[in-house]
Amino acid sequence: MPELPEVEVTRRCLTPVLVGRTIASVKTTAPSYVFVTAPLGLRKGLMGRRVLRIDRLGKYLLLRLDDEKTFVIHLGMTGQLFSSSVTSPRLLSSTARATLPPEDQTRFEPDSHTHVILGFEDSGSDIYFRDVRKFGKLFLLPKGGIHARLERLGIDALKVTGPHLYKASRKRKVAIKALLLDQAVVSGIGNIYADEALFLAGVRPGRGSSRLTRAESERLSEAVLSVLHRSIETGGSSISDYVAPNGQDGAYQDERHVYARKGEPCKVCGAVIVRRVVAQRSAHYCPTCQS
DNA sequence: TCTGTCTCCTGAGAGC
DNA sequence: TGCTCTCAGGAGACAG
Repeated sequence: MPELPEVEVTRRCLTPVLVGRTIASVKTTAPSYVFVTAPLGLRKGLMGRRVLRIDRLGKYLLLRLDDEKTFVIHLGMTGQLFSSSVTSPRLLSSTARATLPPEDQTRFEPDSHTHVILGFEDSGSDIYFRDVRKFGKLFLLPKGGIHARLERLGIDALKVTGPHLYKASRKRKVAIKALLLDQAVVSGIGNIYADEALFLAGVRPGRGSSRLTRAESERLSEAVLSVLHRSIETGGSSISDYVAPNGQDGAYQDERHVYARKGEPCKVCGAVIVRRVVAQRSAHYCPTCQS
């Protein structure tokens, strides 16, 4: 599930292979949940455009085009953005992964989940957007336009501070984890990094936001920065479907302390990691290290 | 205004 | 073996 680190890694990988190229063809699937801008409008808007640069806003990728429009991509839960030349078992079903030998897990062929295929004037590799569960979002921003989805985003998670978290938590009655997941407060944090940051800060996910002290807010902001930077360094987390545009898996999943480790021993104290539901999301924590 | 719930979607895995 | 059910989760819509 792509969160800020995975989106940032995707941005860094895509920049050298996409910037400066002119889109010569756009293929899409039929209208569906992923197309905020209808497929026809997307095809018309992208055709013939050159990509000037790629920015990131929270979990959104922003492809800046030469006509001053912006192609906005959100990877949702299972979104994958990659070059047509890559090979990765993560682009296959689990059955194919389990049954096919590695040498037969050859180059990916677009399937029904491949919602956009960008071809280029230079005849180099195509770029695919694939999303099995269709929780991703694709839309085109007109010149100077601001979409409500982007406008409501809070401070980027890589810029979060203790005072910001402390101030935001004063007027809220929700659990601290729900606050971290609220993109209007901090943009870019999802379930994995919320759990990991709360572990490093020693705060339980279900704790009421308003009970966070200044010192804990400071520790939490430092923990958020620490886990996000470390995840970017290691290429993100490839727990389920995430794969970088170059076909590489991330490695941060090997460094997790709590997320999806229910029943396993805490790496610090040995206590059993607990799972409970907070804000309708699974939350994992160590009952000894976090209070 | 804030909070909680429902909804969208589909593959994986558990249970029978 | 095959069917059914549950779960996973980002974020918008909606109700209270």
